[in-house]
Amino acid sequence: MARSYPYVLHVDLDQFIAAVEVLRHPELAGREVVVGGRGDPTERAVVSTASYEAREHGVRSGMPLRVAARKAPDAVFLPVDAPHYLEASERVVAAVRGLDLVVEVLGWDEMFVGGDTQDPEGLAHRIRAAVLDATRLHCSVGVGDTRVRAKIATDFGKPRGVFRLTAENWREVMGARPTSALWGVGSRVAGRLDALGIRTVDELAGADEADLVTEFGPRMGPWYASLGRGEGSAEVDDAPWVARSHSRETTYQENLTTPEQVRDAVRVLTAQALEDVAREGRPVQRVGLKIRYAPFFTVNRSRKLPAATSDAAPVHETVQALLADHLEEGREVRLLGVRAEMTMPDDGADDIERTPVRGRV
DNA sequence: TCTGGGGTCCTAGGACCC
DNA sequence: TCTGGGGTCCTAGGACCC
Repeated sequence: MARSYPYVLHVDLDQFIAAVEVLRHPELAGREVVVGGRGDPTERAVVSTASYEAREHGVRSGMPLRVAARKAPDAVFLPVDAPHYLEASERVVAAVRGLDLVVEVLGWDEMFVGGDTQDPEGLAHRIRAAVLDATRLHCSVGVGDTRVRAKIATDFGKPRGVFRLTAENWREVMGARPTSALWGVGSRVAGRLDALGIRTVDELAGADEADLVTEFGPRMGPWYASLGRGEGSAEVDDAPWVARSHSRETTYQENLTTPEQVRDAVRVLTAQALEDVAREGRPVQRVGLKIRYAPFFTVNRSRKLPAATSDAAPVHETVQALLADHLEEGREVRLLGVRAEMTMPDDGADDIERTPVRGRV
């Protein structure tokens, strides 16, 4: 059930993936640890998480492993082990739910928690202790009077801390910061805001909403305006997330050069995506195909199926048809991806109220 | 430096219909 | 003959986040 709370707490694990790896490789404690790809820094892959020690050398998430290896030559490189992290994540969530709290899971390493209390810092410290006790993992907690403020607060608490960000100190803490410090404002939007003369959070908060609507449209305009003020929902919803789609994509270590290679690879990816869909038990209604040609030019194409289906055959057929219609032969292919979009459980009554940005801010 | 993989949502334009 | 306005569906592309 979703309801609003006086306080929203945002719990975020500290260097989650690296910390989980150190737990099962205790000899790595205190060392530079970089997790990414298959753990081979000579391959095409990027950093998923770096330990704080590795970050001191400038290693960051999203950085190519080759670059990370140059910056931190003594680092230990480990492969990504998603099932292991998911299992650790579930133990963290269970520990927090064990305190009889409402938890909304956002990803492997973060969650919102309903704060029905006048002592949110006390609650935050109880959460930190419970997570540490159950999993030996450290986390930081942001306390806010909206989801946005709680989310942003967490970074100020890291590592192993608690920070409160509410209407009371929003301007003092955030006002002078660039708009890109806001959750949901990336470099592109920050650039467009800059062109409107809006550079800081304060300037965004005071901006003319009509200007923002002109620039960003009827939904995103007002959304950015409220973001500048830190305003928004204070709801926490513990209903399990219902996936809209599943996808599989692969960057090939060596570019694919023939149409046969590409067709076979697309078939494999489609089958993998369908495995994930089968676990959801809902039919596929649309498929997407992603082709990244060398050196780095990406095309996305999608097509609705003639009818929603749980059979593999028509899905394969539609994906292969998309490929046949759009593949530019003679161009080397660096990456392929296949996405399967499912029907929603209550499709037909599609007037569910959504909030921009991942629908869960 | 050379750029992963898995997701979500918004916007805009064209087709088509009334 | 030249012309409207609104609504919905589909697709492409963009942006953001972890």
